[in-house]
Amino acid sequence: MRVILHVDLDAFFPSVEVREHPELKGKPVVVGADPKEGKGRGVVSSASYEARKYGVRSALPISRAWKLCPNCVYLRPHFDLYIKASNAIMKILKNHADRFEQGGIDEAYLDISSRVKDFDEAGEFAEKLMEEVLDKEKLTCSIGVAPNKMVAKIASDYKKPYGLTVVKEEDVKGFLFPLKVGKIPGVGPKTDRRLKEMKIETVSDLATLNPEAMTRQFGVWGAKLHEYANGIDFSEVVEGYETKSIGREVTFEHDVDDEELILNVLDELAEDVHKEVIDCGLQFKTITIKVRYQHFDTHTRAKSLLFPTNDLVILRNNAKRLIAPYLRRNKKIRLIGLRVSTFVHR
DNA sequence: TCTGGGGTCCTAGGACCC
DNA sequence: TCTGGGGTCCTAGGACCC
Repeated sequence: MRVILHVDLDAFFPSVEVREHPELKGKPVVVGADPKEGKGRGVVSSASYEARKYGVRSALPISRAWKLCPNCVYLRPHFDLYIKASNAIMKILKNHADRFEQGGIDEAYLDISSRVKDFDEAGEFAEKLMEEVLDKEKLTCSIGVAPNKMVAKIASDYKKPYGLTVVKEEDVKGFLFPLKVGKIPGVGPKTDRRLKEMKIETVSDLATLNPEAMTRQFGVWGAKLHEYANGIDFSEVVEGYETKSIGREVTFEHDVDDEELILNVLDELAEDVHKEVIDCGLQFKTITIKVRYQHFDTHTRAKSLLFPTNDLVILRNNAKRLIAPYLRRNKKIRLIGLRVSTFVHR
């Protein structure tokens, strides 16, 4: 039998900020874009639990956060700090797993099957892990323990912050069934709405449905979803990770139609992307540009080269060629982006 | 009402090849 | 006038995650 842990750091960005600036302890802290007295453009990256009491949460427009909580402490993200803290914690976690998979800056899966004899022991194991992280890095995390990754992930979110949720094999359905379908990883706002139209609200509604109905509506993904709802997930905790794409994008302070300005910013994006490509020792074959107009209609255009390269001039010139048809359309531009992919590792 | 920036994965049509 | 089947690559768009 497998025993999988999902470790999720609590309000990670604000928690690191509070750790570095103890005078913030107990205050509502919001990490994200500059609110500019309610006129800022951008969103909340992460809010402390104190800030969440005001309704401020991740992905909320920063202007709305400002209206909900003008007295919150608003901070710009310090990614260098978060990456450092994350690396230190991941190193601790990795030491306690047969297999370890990082699932983002603030979460990881651990396969600990060989290290415990049952789920009771796994619970104690997880508790010690939470204490070790708090002791060594002064940050709290929540852990879900389950027979697979999907259930472990849902479980880690079940009691937060500093919560531990153990779901034994025989309790999986009892745990999942009362939950809203939106709790299943991969079910976002769109799928949630479509499911609601089908009168599917809870995981049990989904689980007890005819799987063919799901396949008809959602294809392969529908069949997978039906399995998830029944607590089935055979995916493994995998260590290896290869970068698939590297990109940069910027949203302008104000929507723009100044061609020269746009091309200058595109050049800067190209330089940034190029630098990271070189740092990673990669060569790319595909170049993709992205344009978002003022009302949010978004387009991408891609070009695959005949040979892989890491040349800045080639990147810059292709980016320019790709974006050209989107300029001078009497539509102001909100965002431009540049991404490279199809890597050859050298 | 307003919607960041870093990504991954999937789908679907068309080109092309055998 | 009617035109298979399988595979791969390319491109564009969309959903989702942190």
